[in-house]
Amino acid sequence: MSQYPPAQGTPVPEPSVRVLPVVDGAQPERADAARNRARLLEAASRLVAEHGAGHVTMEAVAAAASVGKGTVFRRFGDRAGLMRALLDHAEQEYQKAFLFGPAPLGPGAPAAERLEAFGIATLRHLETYVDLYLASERCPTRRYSFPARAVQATHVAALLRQAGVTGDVELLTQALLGYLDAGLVNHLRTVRRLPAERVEAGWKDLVARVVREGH
Amino acid sequence: MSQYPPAQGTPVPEPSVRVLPVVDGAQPERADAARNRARLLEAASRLVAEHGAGHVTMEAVAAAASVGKGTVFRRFGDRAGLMRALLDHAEQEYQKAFLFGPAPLGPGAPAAERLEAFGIATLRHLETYVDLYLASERCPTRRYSFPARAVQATHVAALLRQAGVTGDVELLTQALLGYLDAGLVNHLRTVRRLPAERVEAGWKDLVARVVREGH
DNA sequence: AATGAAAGTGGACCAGAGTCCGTTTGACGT
DNA sequence: ACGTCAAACGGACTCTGGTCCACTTTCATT
Repeated sequence: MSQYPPAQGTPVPEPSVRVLPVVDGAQPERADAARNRARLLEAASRLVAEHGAGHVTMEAVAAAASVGKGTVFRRFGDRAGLMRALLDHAEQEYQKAFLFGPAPLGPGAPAAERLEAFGIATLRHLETYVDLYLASERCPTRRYSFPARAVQATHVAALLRQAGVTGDVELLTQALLGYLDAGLVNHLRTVRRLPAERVEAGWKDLVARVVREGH
Repeated sequence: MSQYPPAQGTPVPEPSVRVLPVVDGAQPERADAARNRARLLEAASRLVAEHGAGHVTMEAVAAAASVGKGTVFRRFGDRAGLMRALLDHAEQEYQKAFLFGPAPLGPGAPAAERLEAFGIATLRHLETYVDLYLASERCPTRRYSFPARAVQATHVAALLRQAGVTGDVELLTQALLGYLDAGLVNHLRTVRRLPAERVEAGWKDLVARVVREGH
């Protein structure tokens, strides 16, 4: 078994260059810090691939990286932070795709179509990374305040407005994103055994209903 | 401070007589077991009222009830189970209201109106019990498989069908329930500081869009 | 009332997340 | 090269959820 994100080229995400917000006015990391971050991400990624995100302990990651446990927490804050760091690279690709990629996902297509495509892309992205998302959501309430979620929300809200939707766009956005929640999708796919196509069709239907004209 | 569920009459929920499913073919509890369950619920309820659901440890509950820690887990399975038990009484009232209560929440009103009322009732119910719901959702994936959720889902699906909605009613149900998720509502109300009226209006809007005719 | 087995009990125990703090190290000015 | 010190380190420690199991209690039966 290899790295977790099944990508080949770049083995491990860097200190992160976010697609949208984040003004990192921080000075560069010290050499040992950078080295340990890399080691940790590599080790974590390998362990997650081997045992699944849910069965990897922080201690194990530290040991596999030949680093003290304290260092793991210093670098990533907490378990969820480490998991998010593992997602970072894939998430940036995903964000790039819907922000700047080719239509209909990226700019160029009518808003309603982009919205459809956005959901499908998200569902497929989740298909690969659900367990990582679930593991990165341990925090009960902060699930909704992450940068990644903010990017999604901004995007969906913009598309809704472009599509001429009137009403409380912000709340409609939350409703739509609710359907793309990792926990829900996981439940539908894993517990309820719904085929991916059906869940995707469900998204298209939902979007159609929300966007439909006659405000 | 008094009991957690701000009700007056019945101080503490009983072994539970579920409104909907659950075929409890179990024999009655032994006397000591029943006594300890009552003690535990009383203690838990008091501690939650004092410190908030998030700051109550299982050990503390056991101690406050003068009972061994093992007993707490034997009675309620885990932390989430205990929290659910605390919710039991209020949840049954809430279920009774939308299943059998007066219109427009209960039977009698047109389905679309009932659906609106259902959301409002749920949001108000959450208003009082969010922290308990959040605490009872620790389990990452099982959030969607609880009896209470199943009752809600069945109800919403039935109303959608009655309202003449065509399409994948099951998935639309999940989408609608997503808007009523404790975590989301908590975020909207607490972090984003949206007034309850706005969140309620958002529900009405969402329902209108989903139910709107011309399938 | 005695009895035996099923149900229940409680606290020692374990595992894993997260904190603390004394020690080490690397970047930088001299 | 060397001194300085903020940053980084690592592992012992704490805290809490959850398990285990030797012992006790209940209660149906006799």
